[in-house]
Amino acid sequence: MSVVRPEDLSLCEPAAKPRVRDRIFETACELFYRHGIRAVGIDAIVCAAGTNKMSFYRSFPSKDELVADYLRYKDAHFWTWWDGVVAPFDGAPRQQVEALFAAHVNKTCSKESRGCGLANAAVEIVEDDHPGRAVVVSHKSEIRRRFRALASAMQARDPEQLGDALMLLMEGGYLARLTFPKGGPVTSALVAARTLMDAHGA
Amino acid sequence: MSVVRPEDLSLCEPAAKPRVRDRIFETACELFYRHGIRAVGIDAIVCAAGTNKMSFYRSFPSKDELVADYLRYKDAHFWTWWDGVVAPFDGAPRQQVEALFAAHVNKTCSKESRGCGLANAAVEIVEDDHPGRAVVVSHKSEIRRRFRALASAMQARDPEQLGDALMLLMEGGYLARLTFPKGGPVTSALVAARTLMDAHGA
DNA sequence: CAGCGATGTTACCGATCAGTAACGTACGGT
DNA sequence: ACCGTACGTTACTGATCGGTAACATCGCTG
Repeated sequence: MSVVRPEDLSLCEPAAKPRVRDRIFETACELFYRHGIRAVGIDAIVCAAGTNKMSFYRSFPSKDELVADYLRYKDAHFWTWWDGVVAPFDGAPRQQVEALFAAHVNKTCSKESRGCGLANAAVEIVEDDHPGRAVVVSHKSEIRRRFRALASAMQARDPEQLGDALMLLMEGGYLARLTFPKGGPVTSALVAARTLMDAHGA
Repeated sequence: MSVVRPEDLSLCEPAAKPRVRDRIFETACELFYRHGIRAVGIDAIVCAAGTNKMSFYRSFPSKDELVADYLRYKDAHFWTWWDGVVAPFDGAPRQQVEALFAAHVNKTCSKESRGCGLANAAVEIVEDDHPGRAVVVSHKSEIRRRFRALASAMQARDPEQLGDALMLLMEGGYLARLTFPKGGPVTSALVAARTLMDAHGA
C-alpha cells in the first residue's frame, strides 16, 4: 500500500513565491485530486510546494481542515463551471442540460481528469465527523436540487424522476472515468441525457 | 485523518473457529467494504478476527494481495448475483435488465450498503501496479460488455449507446449511495432504465 | 538602523503502518 | 508415544503518519 512520497514530486522546486499559504493550498489541491486524499501526506504537500511542515501548520490548523478547504474550493469551482456553461442558454433549460452534459463529457474525457474530486472524497472519507463530509453532502444535494429544478423548468412529465436520472448519468460518468482511461461509457452521457429528456416530453 | 482502530471492533471476540485464514478473510472483506481499504489496517483486521498478525502473514503474502483477493471475491460475488437475477428471464433481455435494476435499487438502498466495493477501490487504489487494479478494471469492463450485449440482444437501435447509458445509471447509483443515506437518486434508476430502453425501441 | 512579521531549518514527539523472528502450545493422525 | 501441522504470543524493525518546539533568517516598513 505504497503512497505518494515526497521525493518524486517534481523535485520540490522552490520557484514562484507568492504567499506560502497559497502555494501550499494550490499544490495540495492538485495532489489531492490526482492521487487521492489519503494517499497524500503533509510531507508530500509541503515538499512539492517548496516549503516545510512548519509553514504549513502556521497556515492550516490540521490536515482534515485543509481537506475541507480543498473540497470547498472544488465545490465553488464546480458551480462556477456549471453557471458558466448554463449562462448562454438562460431561460432554455433543455439546452442548458445539453450544454452541461456536452461540457461534462468533454471535461471528464480529458486525460488529466480523475472524475469528481468531491465524489472521490465521498469514498475516501469514512469518518462522519470529518469536516469535509458536510461539504460533500451539501454539494451532491445541490446537484440533485438543480437537476430537478431544470427538469421542472423544462416541464418534464416527472421532473424529480428526470432530475435524478440526469444526476445518475453524470455521477456514473465520473465513476467510470476512474477505470476507463478514455473512450469509456462517459462518451454516451450526452445522448443518453437527450433521450431521457425527449422521453419526458421536454 | 483518523482511522478504524483495533479496539473498537466488536472487542475482538475469539468465537467461531473454522480455519483462521477464512476468519481473517471474511473479517477483512467486511471491514474493507464498510470502512474502505486504506482505512483498515492489518492490526484492525486480525484483532477483529480474534487472531494475531503472525497468523495473518502465514496465510497472506501482503496486504495488497489480501486486497486483491477481496476484490476478486467481490467480483465473483457480483456475477453470482447478476446471473441469479437474470436467470428467470432467460431469452428476454429487456426483462433481464429490468430485473437487474430492480434488484440493484433494492440492494443499494439497504442501509448496510456502501455502494460498489470495486468502484470504491477504483477511487482508493491509486498505484497502477497494485494487484487489485487489474481486478477492478476487468470487472468494470465486463459490466460494460454485458450491458452492451443485453442491449444488443433486445435489438436496441443503438446497442452500444444504450448499454453504456445503462451502465452509467448503475454506477451513478453506487456513487450516489455514499452521500445520500437513503431515498437518494438511486431510487429512480429502474424507471430511468425503462425509459431509455423504451426510447431505443427495445 | 531598528524592529517586526513572514518564512525557513532542524529536531523532535507519539502513534500507526506493513512486515518479521523466535519461541511456545495444542491437537490430530499414525 | 511420536511428530508434524496449525495456531498463539511477544517483541521487534524501519518507515511514515500528523503535529509541535525552538531558533535562525529574510525582507519590508518605519
